[in-house]
Amino acid sequence: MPPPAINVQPLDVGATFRSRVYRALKHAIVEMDIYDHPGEVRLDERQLSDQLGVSRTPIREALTLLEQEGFVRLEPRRGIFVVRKTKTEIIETIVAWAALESMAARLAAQRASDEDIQDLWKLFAAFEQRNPSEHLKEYSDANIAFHKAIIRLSRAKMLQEMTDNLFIHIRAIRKLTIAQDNRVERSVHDHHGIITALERRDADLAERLARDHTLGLAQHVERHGDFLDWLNQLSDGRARNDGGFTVSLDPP
Amino acid sequence: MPPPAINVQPLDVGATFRSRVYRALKHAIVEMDIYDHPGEVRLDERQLSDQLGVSRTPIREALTLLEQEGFVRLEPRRGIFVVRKTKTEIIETIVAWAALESMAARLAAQRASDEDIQDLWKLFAAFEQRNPSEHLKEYSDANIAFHKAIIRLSRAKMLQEMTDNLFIHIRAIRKLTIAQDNRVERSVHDHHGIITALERRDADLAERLARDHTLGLAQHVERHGDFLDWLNQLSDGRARNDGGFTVSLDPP
DNA sequence: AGACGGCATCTGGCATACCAGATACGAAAC
DNA sequence: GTTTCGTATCTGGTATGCCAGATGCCGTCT
Repeated sequence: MPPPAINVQPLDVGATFRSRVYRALKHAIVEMDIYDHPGEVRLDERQLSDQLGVSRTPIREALTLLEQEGFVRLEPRRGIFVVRKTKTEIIETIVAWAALESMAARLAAQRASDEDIQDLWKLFAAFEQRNPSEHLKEYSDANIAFHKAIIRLSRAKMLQEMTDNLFIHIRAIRKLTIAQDNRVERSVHDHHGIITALERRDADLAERLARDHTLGLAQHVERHGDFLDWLNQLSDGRARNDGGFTVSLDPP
Repeated sequence: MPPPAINVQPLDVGATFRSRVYRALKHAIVEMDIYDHPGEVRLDERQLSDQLGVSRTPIREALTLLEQEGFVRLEPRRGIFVVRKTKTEIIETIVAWAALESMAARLAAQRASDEDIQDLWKLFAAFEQRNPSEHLKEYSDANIAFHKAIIRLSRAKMLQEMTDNLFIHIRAIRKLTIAQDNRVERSVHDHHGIITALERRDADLAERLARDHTLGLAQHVERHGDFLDWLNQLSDGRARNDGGFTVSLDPP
């Protein structure tokens, strides 16, 4: 009998400051509901350095990443600004999302297991007796879970990575994506159709329904999203909204 | 009559070292045909600092970007390695490309001007009399131009940005994308069909043809791309291929 | 001869200092 | 009072140095 080898967990040394700062900033930006408050939000490297307790170097590297992902804009010797996407940019983001998710639906119809497809029903089981319109927060969560599940069932890691970031941008305007028109009812209907198409392994239908469902959101924003551009107009210097931005390493 | 104001060009101060290093490294990595040479390619921050004549700081920030885009892998205290994508990753990249380009074709059918669509024919006019198989290099260029044109005609800036990076990854295996089977002939046929669908403003058909055309490439890689994974196996320490990597600021 | 372990060295992560362009403010000129 | 211009200050970009983990060489022990 071999000696009882002690069980040691591998140390979490892989988390560099840069990656932790990156997650912290991304989390803080997403949580601040930038589309609810006018005025430009400005970040300061040295201030962040104080708040987070690390030097500017890893902060700059994290900001470099966030700039490429479209969350902030770095203006040399001017400042760092949280980006508010224009109406057109948001529509294009939704269109790109529709393209990737409809492809994911196509793959899911071909590859997903029967169990995984059946599990999709469970996401909305809680709303069969209750009116989704009266539980918008929970329904919104289930909605997001549904779309992420479609991507996951495609078993294409790259589609998942590419859509994750798009999701974050779209999630920022989630107040616009629900609670208007009869979008909730239509959403329930569309999801029903997509799951049914997956069950029947009808790749073409699943792809088309997924595409049209998300493009419907794009049309909705096209019609009701003009306020998104208004927010960027109100950038008078006085409205510099940099007070409410707080951040800490290792957010929840 | 106002005094003749002297005409001065705006200074190119917008190009930071970071962005120049980023472009230089990206260009160097793409140009080195990593899929033609086995063994891992390793980069050294200090060596690059010497070659490029800038300090490590902008180089590190550029490398951070390249890591996120999947071109290099940073291993703390171990090294910086040029990434060779696996067969599965390349297939998934092509699938994502197919998703975005087919959506672009749909939009192009709705938005593109008649002139722009007609111009697509011109890209292949030079090959009507000559056999494309005997001018593979030129045909490959025209092929790329065609796909980029489809994206451009969609007038969706975000689709363009997202596909640009995917293109680079796929371009690295371009030797696999042509000169096999009767892919060239099928390519001519497919392109013909796509342009015709655009002319008829048939969005559904254009989308489907564009998707199937690119997914055909994915299937081709699926069948003949096993060697891509072999390359990653040959990573014995002796094969460290770091000699041939040269880079300079402001590549052509 | 093989295995272990100490030590020199390499390398990416991080902290810090300095630089120059941009900005804000106020004094001076009109 | 308005405009102009110099200057102090702010801020991101860059250069540099130190740190610790990883690696590899080599001597020592068995």
